[in-house]
Amino acid sequence: MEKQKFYMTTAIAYASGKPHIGNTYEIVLADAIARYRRMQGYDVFFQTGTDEHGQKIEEKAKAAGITPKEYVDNVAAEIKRIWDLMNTSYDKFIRTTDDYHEKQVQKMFKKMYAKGDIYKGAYEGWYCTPDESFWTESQLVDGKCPECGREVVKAKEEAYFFRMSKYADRLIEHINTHPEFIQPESRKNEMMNNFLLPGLQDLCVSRSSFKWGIPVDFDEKHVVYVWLDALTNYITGIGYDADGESTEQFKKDWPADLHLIGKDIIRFHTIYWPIFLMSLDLPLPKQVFGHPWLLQGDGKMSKSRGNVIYADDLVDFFGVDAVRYFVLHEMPFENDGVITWELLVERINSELANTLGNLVNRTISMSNKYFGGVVTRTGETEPVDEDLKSMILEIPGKVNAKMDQLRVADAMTEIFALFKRCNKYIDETMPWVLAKDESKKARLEEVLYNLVEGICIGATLLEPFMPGTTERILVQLCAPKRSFEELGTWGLYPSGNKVTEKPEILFARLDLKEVLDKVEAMHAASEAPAEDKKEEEPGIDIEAKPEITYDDFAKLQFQIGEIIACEAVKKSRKLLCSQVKIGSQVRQIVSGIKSGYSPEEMVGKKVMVVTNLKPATLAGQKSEGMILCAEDAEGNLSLMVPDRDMPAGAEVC
RNA sequence: GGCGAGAUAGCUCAGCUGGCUAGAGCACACGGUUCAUACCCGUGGUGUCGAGGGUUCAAGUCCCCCUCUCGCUACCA
Repeated sequence: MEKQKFYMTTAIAYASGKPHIGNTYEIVLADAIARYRRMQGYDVFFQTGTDEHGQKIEEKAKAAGITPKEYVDNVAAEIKRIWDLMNTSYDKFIRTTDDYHEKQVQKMFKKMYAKGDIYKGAYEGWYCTPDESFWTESQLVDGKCPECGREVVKAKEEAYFFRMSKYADRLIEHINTHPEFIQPESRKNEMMNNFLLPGLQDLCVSRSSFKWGIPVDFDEKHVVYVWLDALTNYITGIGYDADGESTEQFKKDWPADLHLIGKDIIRFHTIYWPIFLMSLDLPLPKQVFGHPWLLQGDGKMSKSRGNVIYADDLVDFFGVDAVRYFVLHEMPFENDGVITWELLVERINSELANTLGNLVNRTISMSNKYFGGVVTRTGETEPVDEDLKSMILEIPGKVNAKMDQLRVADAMTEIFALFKRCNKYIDETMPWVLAKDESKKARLEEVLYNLVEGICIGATLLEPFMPGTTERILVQLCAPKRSFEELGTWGLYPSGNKVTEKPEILFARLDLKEVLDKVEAMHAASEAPAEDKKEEEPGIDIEAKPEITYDDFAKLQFQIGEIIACEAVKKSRKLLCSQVKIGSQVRQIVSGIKSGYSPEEMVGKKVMVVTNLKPATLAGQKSEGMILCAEDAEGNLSLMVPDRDMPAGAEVC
């Protein structure tokens, strides 16, 4: 019988820096699914890779004094190293700088252009540098980036746009008739209500403000912009050809069965990507699953705070499979999960060391102690055996049902229930009592046989999730590997086999305090050099605005304002409403700085204010001026305050 | 502000189309056991099921309203 194909992908990782544990979660989750499908007998093709173009990378490379290609070569190698460290079984690692990919992206761009789906826009646009986003005049919100609210610069450049609206109705129809397409389902409403139903905006698909990208081959000033470049990896990686010369693999594997992505990019995968495919006359992927994120428990992860958890550190501390276990089992299906050192230690101790490790250990120890390691099936059964067997033989079906819904954590819970049942069986049969009675020898042998058999089935089921552990258990039991079909049969462990003499500790119990001390030491070690680096802080380059004359500048009026009262604007997440004393008058100014300042700490501050800006109304509040504030790439804010004390109203010039 | 989701044991959460004394895991306590990594097995919750109304013989489970949390989106002179 022909194997059924299963093509799945992860998102490709942006090659701007080292991935942390949150990024790593995705590849491990995908790997568990891929391995599981393979075990079920699917012909799986599992693709992952890196997204390597864009202005951010161009800038980082420049700062590092190397070419963008050298830069992404380094990062891609690092990402691949971590994916390999996590023991992930991807079949293909695509890079958007691969030549076949670049060639196809150019062809697709041309094809879409010829079809009229891509057109050249000849109007002035606005560019938000930190977001690398391009906006049309109508998308701007009071002249600022609608994504992040930061300043945009006028980019008086021509750009290519994709006519999204042309396919919107077809997409709405598809989403409505394919409830499984967007998972989890709650995301479907968000896409519909926020983007599709209000009317889809055309998407800018080229850039001319930077060079590091795939050139539009019929218009060299432009490079193809990120989404058309990145998303298409899913088809170029398996051999798509825009001229109709696609490979056999492409014909077999497309459409993809599953795109596994983070919930933050659901929009691009469920709106833009399907529409690109429609434009290319290709079928749509069967399912897009937007997984939640793994967050750190003690606040926001950030590199500058030195508290980012990296996969390789975790692996150093706990081993690959313990880390895989944690991220796979502790993640809720829809909500973000939390990772802390404490949780990790607790889970490892209770499930891996106590339940599983100890079970394997005590079973092997008893086999050696009582029978020199030889495991024999004697047929000396008792009713309790039947209970054990039937429970265990039901597990594969239960795991299957969970995996079909991508409920990976729940599937693992089922497997661990099997191991718990085995521990209970030991208490029920009390081998140490049987051992004291020579006439119960055959019974004791049967009990140990059943345990070994049960563990083998559990270990086999565990393989997609913790492949290394499966291997270690089977080696210790000297058991042959089993196929998925064989899991329905009890008694395949070869009677008379001999298990290892000295059981190896699968997962050592950890002492929380020791682990935390080690973490502390690690942070201390990495923080020290970080201090040195601060002296040569790279600084931030932003898009240069056009030169202005002194007369232009002179039109602006800056003054010192004293904040005499401040409160959060109701029903707004980012706005603070301040009463600002400027000279003899008091003005009300609304600013989007709630993320950086509380109303209480604002009061009493003297800040720099633009005082001759035309008043506007924000979230229902009148605002007469603008409080100036610096912002870094991470969105941290700092008010501009006078270096020496100045009276409210003093002019800044 | 718009749309959506949620509020259940100390913690993380299950509880589908309403039906008997509201569940699981972890943590905690006690008991049992000793093959084992001080492990395993068993037992233990009077929880105002966010507040208040309503429908019903019967409501975490349906309706209304309120409060709070979260997601997406908008708001950042």
